[in-house]
Amino acid sequence: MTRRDIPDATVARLPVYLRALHPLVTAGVEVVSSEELATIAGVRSAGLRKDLSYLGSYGVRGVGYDVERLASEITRQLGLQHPWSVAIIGMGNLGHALAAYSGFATRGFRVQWLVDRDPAVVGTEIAGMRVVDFEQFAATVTEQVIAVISTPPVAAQEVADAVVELGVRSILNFAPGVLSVPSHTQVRKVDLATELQILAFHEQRGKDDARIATDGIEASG
Amino acid sequence: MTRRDIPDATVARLPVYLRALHPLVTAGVEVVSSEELATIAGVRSAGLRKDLSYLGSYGVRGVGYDVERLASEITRQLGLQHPWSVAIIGMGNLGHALAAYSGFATRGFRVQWLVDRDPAVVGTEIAGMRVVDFEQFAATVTEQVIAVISTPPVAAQEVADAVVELGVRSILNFAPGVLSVPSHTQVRKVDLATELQILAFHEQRGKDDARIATDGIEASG
DNA sequence: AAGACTTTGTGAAGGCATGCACAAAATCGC
DNA sequence: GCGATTTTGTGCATGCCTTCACAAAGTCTT
Ligand SMILES: NC(=O)c1ccc[n+]([C@@H]2O[C@H](COP(=O)([O-])OP(=O)(O)OC[C@H]3O[C@@H](n4cnc5c(N)ncnc54)[C@H](O)[C@@H]3O)[C@@H](O)[C@H]2O)c1
Ligand SMILES: NC(=O)c1ccc[n+]([C@@H]2O[C@H](COP(=O)([O-])OP(=O)(O)OC[C@H]3O[C@@H](n4cnc5c(N)ncnc54)[C@H](O)[C@@H]3O)[C@@H](O)[C@H]2O)c1
Repeated sequence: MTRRDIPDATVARLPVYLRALHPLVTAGVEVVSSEELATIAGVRSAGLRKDLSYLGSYGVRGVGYDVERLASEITRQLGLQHPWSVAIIGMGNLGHALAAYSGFATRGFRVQWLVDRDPAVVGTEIAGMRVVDFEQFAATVTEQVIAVISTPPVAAQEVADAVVELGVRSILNFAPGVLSVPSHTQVRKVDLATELQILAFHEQRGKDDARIATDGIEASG
Repeated sequence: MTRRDIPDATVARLPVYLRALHPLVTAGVEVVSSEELATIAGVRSAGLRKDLSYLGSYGVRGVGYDVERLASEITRQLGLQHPWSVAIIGMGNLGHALAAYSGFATRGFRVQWLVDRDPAVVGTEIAGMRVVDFEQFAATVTEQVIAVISTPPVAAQEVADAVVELGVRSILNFAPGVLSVPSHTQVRKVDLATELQILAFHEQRGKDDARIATDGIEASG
């Protein structure tokens, strides 16, 4: 029961629920109903309950869910009890912003390496961290690490190959284009122009309809 | 037939196909088969053909698809014949990177306004553009515009309310959290910490399995 | 202690998306 | 001009996700 197979769609929403729970935890709220939490998270209550049921039975009928217990259970399921190490590769405009982003640390990640190949960038300090070249990165990385690729598109594949070679099995890719990786490696991509193009399609077409959200759901009230 | 209803999943992949076609167009390739294009785009050929069939019959059996015609048809369907105006609101770390990003211009978008509320930022120049405050933005915006929100999370809702008030119906939101908007407004959100958390889940769990991609598909060869 | 009330957990149904397999349609070679 | 070959377009089956609806299980009131 604890180890049922969790559907992909549910996994993608667990982070949303966790973030929705956070203010409740800090506010000291003890219990929350699926209805309330669903509103905060921007989903339907029935779907929320079904999602949570995959984690086991952590609610109490007639009452709701214990906020702290639920948060800690989702945290455990996502594997966020201990922070993950992250390496950002490609310290250009986007890499700078990512390095300075505080949202990673508060949500279970520790940016541990800033990597670039440009000798003019290597050795400089960004957001309090020293930028290293790939060799230094390769020499110091030991633990499990998630690689964030923010190099130009033309360099993305070679960077992916190199980090896979180092044993990395999780990649977040900002460079538009398809990465070829071994089947045991997972890649998630963020393509901002694609997002805008999807918006453009609906804006152009749906003079009437218009709703649609990425994977969560846009709120109502 | 031209105006069949295009499924959301297909719409989300059209930008991928368009990007896959681009190098072929510039290389002067005249025809491409669904097999070849699917490989470039990182999808299955059967799915690609089904997706394209929603646009109408633009392939020739036994031959393939006319590269230029297909690209122009997808461009038309996405509403990208003419560039869309984009306003970036919140010129911090992320806003800077977005303003400097050349990938928007090459894929159908023109960043026309950089907006911030901080008097120390308003009036400065970023990536060759002058930063304005919201009042100046509100006074000069006339045409259809897509709003990109890159303010801190706490300001995101009020900014969304303000741009909706101006008539904006498409929002790309980088601030984590749920936005409440009228039903005729579409919101897409990009939440990087969520992406990392999904990667963390699979990395922690799937010692064996691991595949999964955002909405596209990670490549094979 | 029992009945009223609340809210979870889930079975069942419907809708979408994906993948398969093949007929239809076009070209090419002779 | 015809048969072999290639590749599209799509009907069908399968599986996944979402939504509905309600029984089960708990609390609260009296
Ligand atoms: N800037 C944005 O807002 C934005 C938005 C969406 C997507 N992207 C994508 O993100 C990527 C980075 O964008 P950017 O604007 O920061 O580009 P950029 O040119 O400013 O920075 C790229 C950096 O990568 C480094 N680099 C190049 N090859 C490398 C290698 N092999 N190993 C390590 N480092 C290497 C360069 O030295 C440079 O510092 C691009 O693929 C871009 O398409 C950027
Ligand atoms: N930096 C990143 O890489 C990154 C990554 C993912 C998500 N985000 C999110 O993107 C948003 C921006 O991040 P950032 O690092 O650039 O933050 P930042 O603090 O560097 O910049 C925020 C900017 O928004 C401006 N601002 C605040 N309120 C405003 C308002 N009402 N109207 C207009 N402008 C306003 C501020 O003056 C500031 O310039 C945040 O919500 C953050 O969570 C950032």
